[in-house]
Amino acid sequence: MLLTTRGRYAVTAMVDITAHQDTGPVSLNQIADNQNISLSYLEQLFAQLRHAGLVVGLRGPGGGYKLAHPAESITVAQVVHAVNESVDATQCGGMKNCSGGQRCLTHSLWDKLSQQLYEFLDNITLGELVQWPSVREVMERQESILSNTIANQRVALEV
Amino acid sequence: MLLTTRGRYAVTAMVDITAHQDTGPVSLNQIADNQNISLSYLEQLFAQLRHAGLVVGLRGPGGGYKLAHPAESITVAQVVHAVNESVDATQCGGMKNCSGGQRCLTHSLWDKLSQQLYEFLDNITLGELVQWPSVREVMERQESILSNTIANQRVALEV
DNA sequence: TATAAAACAGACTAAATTACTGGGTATTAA
DNA sequence: TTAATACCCAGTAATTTAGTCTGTTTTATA
Repeated sequence: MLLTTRGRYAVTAMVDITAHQDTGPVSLNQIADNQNISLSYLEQLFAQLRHAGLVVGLRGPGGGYKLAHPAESITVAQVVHAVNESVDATQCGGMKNCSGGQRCLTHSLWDKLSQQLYEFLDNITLGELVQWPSVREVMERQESILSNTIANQRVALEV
Repeated sequence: MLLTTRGRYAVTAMVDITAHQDTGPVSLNQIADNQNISLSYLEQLFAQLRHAGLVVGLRGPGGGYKLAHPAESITVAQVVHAVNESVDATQCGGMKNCSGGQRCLTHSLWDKLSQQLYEFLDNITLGELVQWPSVREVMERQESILSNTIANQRVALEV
């Protein structure tokens, strides 16, 4: 309940936008294709990302989403937080009754863990993430698949 | 899917045992009372902890569980791992297909996160945990509730 | 030796959450 | 005018988690 597909999809989609926004807004259709995520599901996630002020939607043909702020100022923690209520590992979400109205025996452990996790994720921005060699590598692979698909479509049309 | 009630219950129960094992094995009934956890559910968790070689069960009256190794050599990561398949944050569990047979765009991020998490939890032993002031505080509260309950039962018997 | 306290076992159920689908409306570039 | 896109909401399917129930085995002790 700490980190699920939901948060992963959101971050992956945001990285996709970050990497491609220099050629205009990125449509959810593109992301759905690139990352193998259901379009409708993406729409739900982006409703939350938009409400959190992380992206701006542009309607109409050629529309899509772009980042609301520079990629260097959006952290992974913000993205996860926007779609996932929290990155909290405690049972009680900070204040409530872990155990009979009081903090449970290990409350402070989970609290400290949550803090560690948050610090880690809040210390990585989308701008940094797209520079990671391991991320760039996957991006390039996806782009080559994309161009192959387009090439195949051309061939199909020509034949 | 990273850390749920399951793992929290297990660690809490193990801390309870660590704190009270000097007076002999600790029964699941005691833990269920102290920590407000269902007995049957605890039994399931302890089957896993036992299979992982972290605890030893002693049957019969006066029986219960005790740690299989010194509290200083059992880490929180081991406990969580025993009841929760893993502390893995990646979608694919390390090797599989995040995205169409290949690693997804953010695989390395989740991989790194999992590593951080594991290191944190593997660096805290049960022995250390029971020394944390915040943990001792909760333990003392629980013990005073317990002795009150016993005192009340005595009064009830005397009347 | 009978009893009761405990571990040990496994199948089943309930509740919650996650992931996903479908059917729409609104906006806007071309 | 059309088509591509965002935007919205209600519902469902799948999965996982949490918990219950019904036993059996073992063993200390009265």
